[in-house]
Amino acid sequence: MNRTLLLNERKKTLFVETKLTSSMDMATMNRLMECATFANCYPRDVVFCEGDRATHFYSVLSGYVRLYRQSSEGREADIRVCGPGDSFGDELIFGGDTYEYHAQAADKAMLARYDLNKVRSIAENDNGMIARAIASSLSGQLEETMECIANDRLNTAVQRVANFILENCEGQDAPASFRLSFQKSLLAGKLGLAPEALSRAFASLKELGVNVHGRIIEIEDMDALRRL
Amino acid sequence: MNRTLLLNERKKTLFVETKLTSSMDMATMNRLMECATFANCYPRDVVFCEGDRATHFYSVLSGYVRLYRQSSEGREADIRVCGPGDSFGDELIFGGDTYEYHAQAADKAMLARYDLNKVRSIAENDNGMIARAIASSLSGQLEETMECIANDRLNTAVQRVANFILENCEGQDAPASFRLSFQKSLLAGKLGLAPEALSRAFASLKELGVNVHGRIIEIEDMDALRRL
DNA sequence: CGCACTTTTGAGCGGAATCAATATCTGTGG
DNA sequence: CCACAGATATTGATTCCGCTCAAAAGTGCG
Repeated sequence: MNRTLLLNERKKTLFVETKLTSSMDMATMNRLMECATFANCYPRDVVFCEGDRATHFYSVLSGYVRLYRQSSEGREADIRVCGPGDSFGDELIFGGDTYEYHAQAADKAMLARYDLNKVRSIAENDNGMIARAIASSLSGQLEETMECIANDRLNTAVQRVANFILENCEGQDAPASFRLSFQKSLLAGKLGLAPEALSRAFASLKELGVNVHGRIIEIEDMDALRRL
Repeated sequence: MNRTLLLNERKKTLFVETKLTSSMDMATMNRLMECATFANCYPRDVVFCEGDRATHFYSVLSGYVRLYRQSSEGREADIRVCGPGDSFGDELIFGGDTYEYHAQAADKAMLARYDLNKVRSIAENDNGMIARAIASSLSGQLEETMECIANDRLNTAVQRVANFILENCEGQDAPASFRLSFQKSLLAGKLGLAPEALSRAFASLKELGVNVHGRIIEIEDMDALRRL
């Protein structure tokens, strides 16, 4: 994991497009940027571990990061998968000083890395601009996470995969198609499945007109998926 | 569900002890209280439904409220169980205008009921005091919810029940005991289990020295549970 | 072209849901 | 105080979903 303080244009653009900063005024965003450094991660790089003293929170500029927990026997379960624009660890700004999960790059990834203490201190005297942005970011994360629990508890593997496909085709008419932007094993983790179960789910969906070629997924009949 | 605008002393005390208000200065708390009315709920009263236009968020003063989703066939899955001091629906203050889940009293419950628009408008000119409180509340909820996903995905029914027991005995030495403050069916939902599965889990734990008499749970050997 | 990694397929197993029946608890009124 | 009804909890039998392990097939990169 190599770090640099240099801001080039591409980074700046990605930084601005982040969910955390997108609704911020310029002044606040600039102040926030003062707290940030950047990190390039390679697949499987560990960003931080559960139990570590928390020093930074992160925004994903490109690539993917998986947040996960480990059981006593070493089995891993993904809690959240963060893609471009997502932030993680920001729940620690207003409370908490150790990370509650592991974070690992699931791909080549570029991260903005915010110093928690610096952000805390500017958040004290900014009329609540940072607090509002964080509250808004956390709202989104909370909704997403609650959605995930409901999905886990209510739906089978096939239904979860169908839901995922539908989310990725929003606005498209049948026959639709899209390209997975990450590995299937990561998707499996995100959906709370073993890779084998994801594979079998895709196999079941073939009967309903879902064709998978590598990372390309084609859907003949979206309504068939909605009916599941 | 009957409402009243009258603030008596007990309500006021419970209101102040809420997670949302506990770290607030007096001025902010008073401003917030201006946005609140109170509601007494009877078991099974529906507070709001998924898809409803969101007009209020809530704090639980006493009793329990379950937040849940329904599948297309009508099966229900609990997302979160809120007890005294917890708030729900507060993720809607900074974004979102429809409830994303159902809320139902799981017991006789007293709720503080905050007008979303009023809170939004005072949150614009309070130097971020409200935003900080909400961010802090959402942080806690997010951590709890992530914990829940990890627990669901990593642990079996028996392990989840053991974890729950240990959480409720913190600080106690073996032999410990405590009283469930709500029905077992609610606990089952909270842990993502069918009531039958909870029952069987308790039965398995009997071998490890866990004795259940009605709502009283006695634990002979806490370490035996930790080892699971 | 070959090696490493990812994905798929197959077989077997185990955990929890479901359905159904019984037991226990709670509160109410006789 | 007891009897009874309705709700809650337990127990049993069965089914099904998804995990595990193992092996084969596919993919991509040097």
